[in-house]
Amino acid sequence: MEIAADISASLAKAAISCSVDGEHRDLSRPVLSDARVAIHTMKDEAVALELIRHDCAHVMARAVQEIWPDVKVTIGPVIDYGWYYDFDREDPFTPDDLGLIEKRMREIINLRDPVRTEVWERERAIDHYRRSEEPFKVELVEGIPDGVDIRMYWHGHWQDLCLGPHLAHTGQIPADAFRLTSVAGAYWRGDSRNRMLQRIYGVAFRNRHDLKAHLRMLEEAERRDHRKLGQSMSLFHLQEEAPGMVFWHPNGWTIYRALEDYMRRRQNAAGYREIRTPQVVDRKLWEASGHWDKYRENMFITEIDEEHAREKRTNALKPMNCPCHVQIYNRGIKSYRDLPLRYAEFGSCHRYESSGSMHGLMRVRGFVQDDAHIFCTEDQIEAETAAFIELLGRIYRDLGFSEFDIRLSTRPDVRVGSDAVWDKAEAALESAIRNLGLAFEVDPGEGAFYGPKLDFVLTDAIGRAWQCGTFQADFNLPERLGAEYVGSDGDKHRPVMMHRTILGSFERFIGILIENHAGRFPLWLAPRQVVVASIVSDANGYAREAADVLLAAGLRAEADVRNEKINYKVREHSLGKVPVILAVGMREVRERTVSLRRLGEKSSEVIDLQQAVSRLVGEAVPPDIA
RNA sequence: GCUGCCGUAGCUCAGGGGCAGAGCACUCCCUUGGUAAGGGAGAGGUCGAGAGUUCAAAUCUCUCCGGCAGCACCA
Repeated sequence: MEIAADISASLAKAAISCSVDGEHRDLSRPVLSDARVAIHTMKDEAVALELIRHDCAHVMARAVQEIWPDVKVTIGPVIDYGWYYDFDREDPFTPDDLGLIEKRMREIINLRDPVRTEVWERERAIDHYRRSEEPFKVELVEGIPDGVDIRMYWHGHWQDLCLGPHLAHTGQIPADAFRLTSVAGAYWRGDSRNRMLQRIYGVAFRNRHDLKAHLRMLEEAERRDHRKLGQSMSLFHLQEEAPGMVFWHPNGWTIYRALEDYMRRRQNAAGYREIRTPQVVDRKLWEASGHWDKYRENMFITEIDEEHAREKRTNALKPMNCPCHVQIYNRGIKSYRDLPLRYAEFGSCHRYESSGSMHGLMRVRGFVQDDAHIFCTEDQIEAETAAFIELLGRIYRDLGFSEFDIRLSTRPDVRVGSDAVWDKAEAALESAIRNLGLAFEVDPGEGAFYGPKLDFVLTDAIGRAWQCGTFQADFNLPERLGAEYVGSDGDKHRPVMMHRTILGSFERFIGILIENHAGRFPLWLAPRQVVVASIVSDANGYAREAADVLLAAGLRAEADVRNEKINYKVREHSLGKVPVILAVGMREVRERTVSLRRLGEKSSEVIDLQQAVSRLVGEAVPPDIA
């Protein structure tokens, strides 16, 4: 497993960085010679898939060059489900181009050209690419470290620089199990100062069936798109006058508040104290915290109109809550007896995100974090970590996410604090996870500059991963902002500050919830829980009465007494994802019953009104209260 | 921010130098019906904003603004 992971990791970086023996391989024989890979079925599948995707990328590059001989290829790494390849060309590829390339790829696959590889001297490779006027390839060759083979490979007359490994021949790629998916511009070497290349993305699988399943998943994701559902369910909207800021409609705001209320109860029960800090804060505080230097270009800066200003002052909308929380901590003298001290805030923050990065609710400029900061001693980190993970796990489960992964990000090259402190902090986080018996991955060097962190990644109903929660140890900010406590020895000490969020932001998390449930929220979160629809106008009075009973019982109910057929009403409320429709006609009026229909079900059930109310009330109780 | 595409009624979209269009939604009328679209009529627009070309611009050009896909960014 580790080896397979290694291979995919290195393949994923770039084709040139593959670090496996470059002999060409036939999948019908053991895939990768030597002791690097033991052949077991699962592993073999994973490796085979990597090889298919890898060589598919090369076949695509060859197809492009056979169609447009003057287009230079650069790199083509394997990524999730497929690959991409970058081409040095001015004009983007069109959808028609993609069809042409796919067709040519199938022809190449049918040629069953054997793969041939050769190790070249660096000078020869550089010379070769100089002569063929491929500066990007020259740069790649020059970047290959000493001791790593510079390997050329061919199928047919087509040549590329790649360490492999490869399939034995192009015919091993399943011709009906790949698809070119999209086109986009991308910077050379991922740097926005560099030239923009034209990138083509593709996906490949072992067989047609897997490809179809993947394409169905993409369609499903599109069907669940929170921006579409937000529109059709009237949850929220965004508009030009406030880019990246959400206008919450009554339906969406109901979800928001149900979620906020739930979070407040859970956090209060877990020993957090809720606070509230200012929106607009003098730049002096951001200078002291270090954010002014580092993130000024992403902050909303406000100045009072010069004509009316009575004082000269520059403020910023707060981009984060941490420095404000330290201000509250710093009021009065804190004792070690006060620790751990947990301040929570549903903190409204604004960040001037770049225009291209905004995306529905997922990335916005104005958002509310379920933020909290725990001030504690180094010795308390482990216990706080454990308590936090327990809280987070319970909340994720309540919200419908049973699975989540943990990643431990350790010290980066550029950092503050002594190695001894880092040792202690990393060890505390790690041993807390271990003691809870939880699996985790390590991301070396990915920690914040002020401390190590745990990231929590949940998996949604259609298998997508979302990083939401985070738990970060900070030894820097308490120092910068002068936070301290009096220890049992009577001396002053620095507390550690743990930054943490569980949802991340309400906006983004609600976006995830919308997509996870495809708009069909569990009853306790559903904006409109019950609609009582009259079948004939003589039942309108009873429908209103039933809705009033439901409202009085605390349910979000409304009566639909419009002059429309019941079919119409059922269709409309079903499209609006109302979980329960109670239809009432004259029969129900006489018997004081309702015909209860659940979203998506074909049949309905006639039950006593009071019985329906108490049953629905029971079902609508939030998970932390039930 | 970068590359490409897009912006026309509340929504989804057609049109493409010479009278502003459709379906759904909305309002009114008819219809009183049994679980995913009954029928008719009406109202609804500075065609994202500004400038230019032209006898004439929603349409062509330029500049902005906003959105979409990918890239870059994400304390």
